[in-house]
Amino acid sequence: MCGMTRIDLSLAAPSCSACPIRHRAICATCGDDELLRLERMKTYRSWRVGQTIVMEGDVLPFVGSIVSGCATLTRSMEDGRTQMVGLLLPSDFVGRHDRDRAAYQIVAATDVTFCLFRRAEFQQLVRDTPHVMERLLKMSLDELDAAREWMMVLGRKTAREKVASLLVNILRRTATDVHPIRAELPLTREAMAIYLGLTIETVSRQMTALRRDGLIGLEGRRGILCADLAALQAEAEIDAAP
Amino acid sequence: MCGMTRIDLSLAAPSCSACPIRHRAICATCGDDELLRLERMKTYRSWRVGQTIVMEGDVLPFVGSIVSGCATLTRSMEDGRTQMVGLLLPSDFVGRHDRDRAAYQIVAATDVTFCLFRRAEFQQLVRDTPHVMERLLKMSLDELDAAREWMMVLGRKTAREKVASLLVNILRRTATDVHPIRAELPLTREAMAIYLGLTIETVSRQMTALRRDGLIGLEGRRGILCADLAALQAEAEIDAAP
DNA sequence: CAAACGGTTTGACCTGAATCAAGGCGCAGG
DNA sequence: CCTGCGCCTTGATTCAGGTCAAACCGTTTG
Repeated sequence: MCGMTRIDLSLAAPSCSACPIRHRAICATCGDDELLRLERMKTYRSWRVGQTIVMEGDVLPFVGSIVSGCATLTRSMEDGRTQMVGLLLPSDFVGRHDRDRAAYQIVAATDVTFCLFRRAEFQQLVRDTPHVMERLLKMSLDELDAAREWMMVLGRKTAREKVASLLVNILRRTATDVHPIRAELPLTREAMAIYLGLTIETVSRQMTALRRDGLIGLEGRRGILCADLAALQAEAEIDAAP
Repeated sequence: MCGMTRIDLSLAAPSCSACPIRHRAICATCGDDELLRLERMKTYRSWRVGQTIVMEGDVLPFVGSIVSGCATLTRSMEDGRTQMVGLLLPSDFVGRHDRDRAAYQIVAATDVTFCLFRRAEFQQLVRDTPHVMERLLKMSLDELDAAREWMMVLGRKTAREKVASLLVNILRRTATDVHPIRAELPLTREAMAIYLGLTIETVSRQMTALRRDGLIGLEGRRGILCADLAALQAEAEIDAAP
């Protein structure tokens, strides 16, 4: 898929207590004892931007959490039409504990590091530890809510609203809190198009239009600025009449 | 919302062991002892077609399963644009055990009967009974997969493919197995449009086109026939060149 | 039986986003 | 320094599905 270095680093994983996603990931509700058990089970592994982590239908022998970077879940039709169905950011959980095949293609959108557990071991942990199962349930229900919000975007919003919605999401989740708010888009224009059910050209035009209208600033290809997040949020709900 | 009878019947609920959804709903993995506990907790309640069961943001003091009929989950924007985000058929679970407000409007698409549990009691059951929690987790993950499939439909399929996809789904889930396969649509054209991110007129035109092309038959407003489900399935993936 | 009504179909026209087609810009390699 | 390559932007044109409008059909109501 790409000619770059294929060295998938299996790192000596750092201590859970120092982990940046310790309080947001699947392990958030674990006590020190369970953290030790996780410590023994886990492996860190990284992929380079653009690498395919698994293909649709392939065996996925592990589950885990994103520690850093960004990955995408996509589904494709035979004729090549592709839709993103999940955007994985740090602390998000990947894989089903009860299935060993991936229902979606997973691709590294940036360099990305996962904290992985072999499925069988993880499944045992889930069964031994009800509050881990409850945590997994809560995270799954939150993802379901996010998927449904996204269905509203795909089904009913205009191109301008779609792009504004995505930018608000990313700004909310990754922005620094200086003003104007600033974030680095983890996605190319193509990935944004696949996320939003649009073409690359339409995404580009809408980005230009939002900048022209003073709602966002662009810094190079990936940087976005926003002085008034509420105004951008409003664009995500009501298509502005110019 | 409608001038019809508002009598919401609270029925003496029939025995779980005779329940039509006994082996598919949240209770599927329960043994006889747990079934007794459920028996004591449950209430049956029915709504008439068109009635609103809860509004977006309202308190929903119960969770439960659909026993018969069909209900829809929808979300609306301020200007009235509406998108369906869930279609509830018998055995589907409704509500979050850990939240007391509805994130979506729930409306009876046909006369509908639920088997309900008060949230607090159900939450206690979930915490006492790991395999019930695991069942809930599995059902939630299946719903998440369904939502993602639906995102593909909303984001990338043509109107013809969208309508064919919906018909295949309904035929798969509710058809009798005589030939030609026959099902009663639980949805009006408007509900189909809200499901598919289309207008009522486009849905109607595509239904007519599928009939003209010999892929389906129509019996009155709600009945559909399909002699060749595989052919209809193919229409759901590749927009036919005429 | 006529009238009203809700859901549905059909037609004519319009428009927002897709498609097709050039370029532009920043960067890596020769 | 030029060349090629990814990625992005911009412009011209097309078309699928939306909008607006009218009529149809089965059922209920007066």
